[in-house]
Amino acid sequence: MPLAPLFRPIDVAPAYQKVADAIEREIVNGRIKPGDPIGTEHDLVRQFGVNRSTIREGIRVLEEGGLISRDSSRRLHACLPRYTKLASRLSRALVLHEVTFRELYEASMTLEVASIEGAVERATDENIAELTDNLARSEAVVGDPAALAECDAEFHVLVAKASQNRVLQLAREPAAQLFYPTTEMIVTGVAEGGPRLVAAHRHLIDAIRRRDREAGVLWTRRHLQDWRRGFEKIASLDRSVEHMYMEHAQAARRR
Amino acid sequence: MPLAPLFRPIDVAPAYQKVADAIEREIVNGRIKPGDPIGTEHDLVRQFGVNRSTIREGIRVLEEGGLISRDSSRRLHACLPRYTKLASRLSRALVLHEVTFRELYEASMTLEVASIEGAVERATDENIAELTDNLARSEAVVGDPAALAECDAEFHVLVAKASQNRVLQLAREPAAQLFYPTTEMIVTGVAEGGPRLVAAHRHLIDAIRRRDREAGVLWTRRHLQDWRRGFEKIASLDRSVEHMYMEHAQAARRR
DNA sequence: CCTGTCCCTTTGTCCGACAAAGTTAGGGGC
DNA sequence: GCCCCTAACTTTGTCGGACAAAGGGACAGG
Repeated sequence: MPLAPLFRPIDVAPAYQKVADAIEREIVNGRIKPGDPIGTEHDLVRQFGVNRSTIREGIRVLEEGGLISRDSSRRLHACLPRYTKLASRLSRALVLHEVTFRELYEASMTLEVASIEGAVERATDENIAELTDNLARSEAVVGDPAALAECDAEFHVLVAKASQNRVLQLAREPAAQLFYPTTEMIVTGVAEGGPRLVAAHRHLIDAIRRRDREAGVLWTRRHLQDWRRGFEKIASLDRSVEHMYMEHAQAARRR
Repeated sequence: MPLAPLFRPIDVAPAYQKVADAIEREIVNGRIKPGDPIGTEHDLVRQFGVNRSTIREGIRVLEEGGLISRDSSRRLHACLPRYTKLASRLSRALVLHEVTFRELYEASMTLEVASIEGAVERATDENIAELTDNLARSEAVVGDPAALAECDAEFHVLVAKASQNRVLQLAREPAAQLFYPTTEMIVTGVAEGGPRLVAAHRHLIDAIRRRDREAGVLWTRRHLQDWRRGFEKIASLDRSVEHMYMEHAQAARRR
């Protein structure tokens, strides 16, 4: 028979962790608002009564977590965690877990269809203007796989943004980041890939403008199926996401 | 006319960042596999030729990113980033961006429906056994809102796991973490909430077992609509996610 | 075989220091 | 009076060394 729990586990955390937690609490509680200065390391040394090295370790934790950052003059301030930075970490996790392209494809089918549905319903004129601008730029670089892949990635970010649903925006991001490098490979390897991609985007913008949900869903499906067919010409869907994509994500994160 | 690019931009990053990047590269390249030891801080001091304080700052970065961790004896080793830890970061970001429950609801509707579709198609006997076990435990605590909310969260994690799609599993996690605390509030505030929740789970397991996609989707929708109706009895869907949920996520992260 | 002890390693923390880069204040030129 | 330039001052990034506490391992004794 197990003993009755007489003692709670005591909280034994290193000082740098406690520093990080204390600052994090103030930020998530809203007492420190995004943009507010945190103070210099020396200030924190005085406030917490620990050594500067300890403070600095705590700062690294918060920095990596995206809760604080340093401005141009390297002063600390609280900030709103950027989705893309966090998403790139998730992408990295997906790579390390060796997810397959089939999983990626299936999940993206769901997420992108949901995005377009939201966009069709709620896109603003400004959203549509951004998408139209993106389309124009895509048409200009239809012969340049790398640039076109970048435009494609941006297009789908803009569609998600137009859905006005930030949860969805965030949920699709990790998968989208893994998608992006393959798009370049596909457009390079499949001659008709570029024009088909741009045509799909044109239909999608049209669907959003006309608030035509059916058309939006249809063209999103086609767009993704095109990607899949292109992909199958150069690799197998059941292959795991290679480390090469990691490099992409890393480079993007540092930009 | 711009000059021909004679020089590459030089990489000016703090040493601790370079240390972190170097180790990260080795891990994502697979030269260091999950579980492999990284070596002691002193080893790294020797290898990188920088001060231990610098090494330690780099280690904090990697630790926070989930790429390395310390075992029971505090020795460093590479590890597979845990979805839930990263997802809690995203949840926190969503809170700080003040997303509304409407966004949460809409995104979850998409993600949970996709999960059940995958589960209906591909759940293994083991998945079903886990779900059945969860159901039994839920029935035992139907009168305890906190315990029931925890079971509910686990149930949906198990459904996502049964979908055999890790991308989906990860995509739904941030939203699900924000869902969880509200479930407790709803079950507390709405008398018939608990039994309805358990009944829905029973139907979902049944649908998975019979490979009945329609039923699975139907009951997932009902389940979420129940949540929504319950939620509207205690708050407005357009309210932003409050900081209170943050505390939940924080506590969960530290567990 | 279990246990207590000693020793070595490793981590967490601290102190003090210095160069480089950014900031601020004051002085000189117009 | 206003603007530019330079000289302090501040802050960050890094370094060297130091020490207590906790873990792990070897080893003797029950």
